[in-house]
Amino acid sequence: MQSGTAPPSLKSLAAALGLSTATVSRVLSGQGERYRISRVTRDRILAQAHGSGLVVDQLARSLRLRRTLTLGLVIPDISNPFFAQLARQIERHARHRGYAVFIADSEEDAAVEAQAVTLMLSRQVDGLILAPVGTPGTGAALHALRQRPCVLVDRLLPEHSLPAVSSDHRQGAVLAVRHLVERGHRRIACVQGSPGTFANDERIAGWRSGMQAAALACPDWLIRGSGYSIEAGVAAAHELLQLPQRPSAVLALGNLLALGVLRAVREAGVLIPDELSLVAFDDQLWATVTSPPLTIIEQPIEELGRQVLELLLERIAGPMNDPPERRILPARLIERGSVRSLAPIPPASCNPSP
Amino acid sequence: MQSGTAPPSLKSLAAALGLSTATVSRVLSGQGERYRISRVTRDRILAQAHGSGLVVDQLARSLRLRRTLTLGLVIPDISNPFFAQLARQIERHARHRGYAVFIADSEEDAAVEAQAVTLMLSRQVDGLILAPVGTPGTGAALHALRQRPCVLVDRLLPEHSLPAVSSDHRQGAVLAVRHLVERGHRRIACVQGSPGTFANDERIAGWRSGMQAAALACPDWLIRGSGYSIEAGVAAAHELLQLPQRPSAVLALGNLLALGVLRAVREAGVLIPDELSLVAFDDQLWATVTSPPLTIIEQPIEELGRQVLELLLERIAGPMNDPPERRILPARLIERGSVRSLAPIPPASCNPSP
DNA sequence: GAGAGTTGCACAATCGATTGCGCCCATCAA
DNA sequence: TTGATGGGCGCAATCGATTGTGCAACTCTC
Repeated sequence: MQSGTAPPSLKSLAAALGLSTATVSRVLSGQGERYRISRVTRDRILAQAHGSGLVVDQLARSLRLRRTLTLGLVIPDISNPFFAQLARQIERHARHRGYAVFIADSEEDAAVEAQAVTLMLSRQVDGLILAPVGTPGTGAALHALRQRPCVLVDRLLPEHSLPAVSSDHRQGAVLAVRHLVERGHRRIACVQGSPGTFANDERIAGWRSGMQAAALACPDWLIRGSGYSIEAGVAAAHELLQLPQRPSAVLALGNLLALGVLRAVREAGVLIPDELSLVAFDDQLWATVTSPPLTIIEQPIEELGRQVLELLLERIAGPMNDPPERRILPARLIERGSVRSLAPIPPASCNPSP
Repeated sequence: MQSGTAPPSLKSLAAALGLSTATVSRVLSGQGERYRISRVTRDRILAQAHGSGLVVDQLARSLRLRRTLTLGLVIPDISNPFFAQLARQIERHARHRGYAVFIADSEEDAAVEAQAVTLMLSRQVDGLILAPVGTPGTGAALHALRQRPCVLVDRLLPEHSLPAVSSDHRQGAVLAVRHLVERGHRRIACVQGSPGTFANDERIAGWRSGMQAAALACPDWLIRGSGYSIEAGVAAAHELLQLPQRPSAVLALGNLLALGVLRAVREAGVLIPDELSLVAFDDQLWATVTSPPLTIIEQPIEELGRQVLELLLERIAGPMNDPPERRILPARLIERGSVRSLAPIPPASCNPSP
């Protein structure tokens, strides 16, 4: 409190008390008992520490301990609600465990991603959570791979064997297609994000799988779009609307794509769900106030965040040579108003919990 | 490259080259010329550094230099699109300047905020950007204030004289009210966020000011709501809809509140804009796909992010005793479809650029 | 009252990079 | 040969905290 101009440090506190930094350090780190520091001394130190508002320099501490209590999180787009919510969960859990989190936005650019990872590694983060840029074969993860614990989230990299957590993109798409098929839809189109991306390709695979399970054809011309942006969604939807054999339903593989589809549909004067049904990935706050409210595939974001952090901390604590664990969490269909029934609904269950 | 198990460090590189760490350090930090290191040696060092993928330990560097090239950002809710976009801008600009950014979510809780700030200060961030929790009189900023450069964004703290950047909340509200008044609305209600919060109160003040400029009464019962959540928006809107003298227009002071209003209105079977007009703060991607598309007050998020970072870096570079600068950026009204004209529009301009 | 055991704390090396100071060697003039 | 000059680089202290080791002083015990 009265330290005045001197920055409060462990050293200054020791001097003020006529003790050595060693003793102060041991008491402040809770090792007082182990080192048999007398209760009197302990109390004096703790009192002075609280009184002076001492905050020990984690920099020096980290240097010595080779442990920073700091994590890195690199995601492709913070302003994408899915990643924003994910980041929120991860940061929250990390904070509760005493970790601070560097967050960086890779802008879906491999070079930026590599730069961000390097920036974090140079600051000696204890571990890294990566939602890698879509384009495969990027080298960013390679550095992280060998140097620090690293866990992937949402998007896996097939070429690297890293621990990862994601939702079951494929099953989510299957769910959506089944829902549509059960309501009589036969020509179901896809508005995709970035082809080559794990999540996207898995969802496409799920779509195919769902279509084939219903003995429906799934020609490539039913798949449109490239990139997770509203504009891309608009363009893809316009293409689909102009097909001679217009699909009766669209599956949008991302929330921004869904917005694009909605915009295109409005521009074309097409009514949802009367003339076109829509199911979209990712639940969003606004999905209940569009007209109509959107039927969506919801990813368990909170659980994703919790588990990816847990997995990372395990890797940090334990030996690195464990086989990389992959956790796939189930997605869920939430029915609202954007799907029209073209036929009586068969008795099959439409949303089994796996 | 061949360092094998030894972590690549400045020291190991020096050993491999038969040089001292001093020389290597000077070359790698670009001081080779100043210290007259021969070109041959310089090239050897740089070649080896690139070859081995050396990343110098910023921890040790920061300890010595008393400078971490690290910033802290604390916002009330990362998943709120406004803050997510703001964080994105700030992080992007910081990265371009070589800074890494800790981001924390204070959950609109003063205790969490204080914890997050302490976590960052202990890690010796060079500076802090704070969108402080609404409740006034919290002490979090007090610590930061005296210890490190700190700049506020979006929400100012009247009781502390800290540099700050925000949009002109008051003028934004005036803009909205004027727009509504010009279209014949006389009873214009407010769905507010957290009373006592700077942004909220400024917007309320703007609403009053706009109403009074049009010689309209602004009784307190036209102001509803507490808290920036969808649920709060729903509740406030329901209250307004049940008033004996129902307002003809609502001004929602936040994007989540707007969603709440939309939901409540839908539940009540009220049509926008036919039976109720709506203007909301913050532009959002989904604001164009609601029915109807929302007329909104847009804050210059990109510019906010750019300027707050710039201001912080100025404080870091320069002396701290400059008078705290405040930059207020103009807001803008974007007309879409959620306002009904009750009267012929007078010739007055409705969206002057200040 | 001397040796054994215990209590309570300090010394100093260490983490990895930075930097003021100064040493060594080569060259050149006298 | 000697002294002066300057180029090229190393020594060692430093940033602030951690921790193995060791050393006083104090308490027991016979």
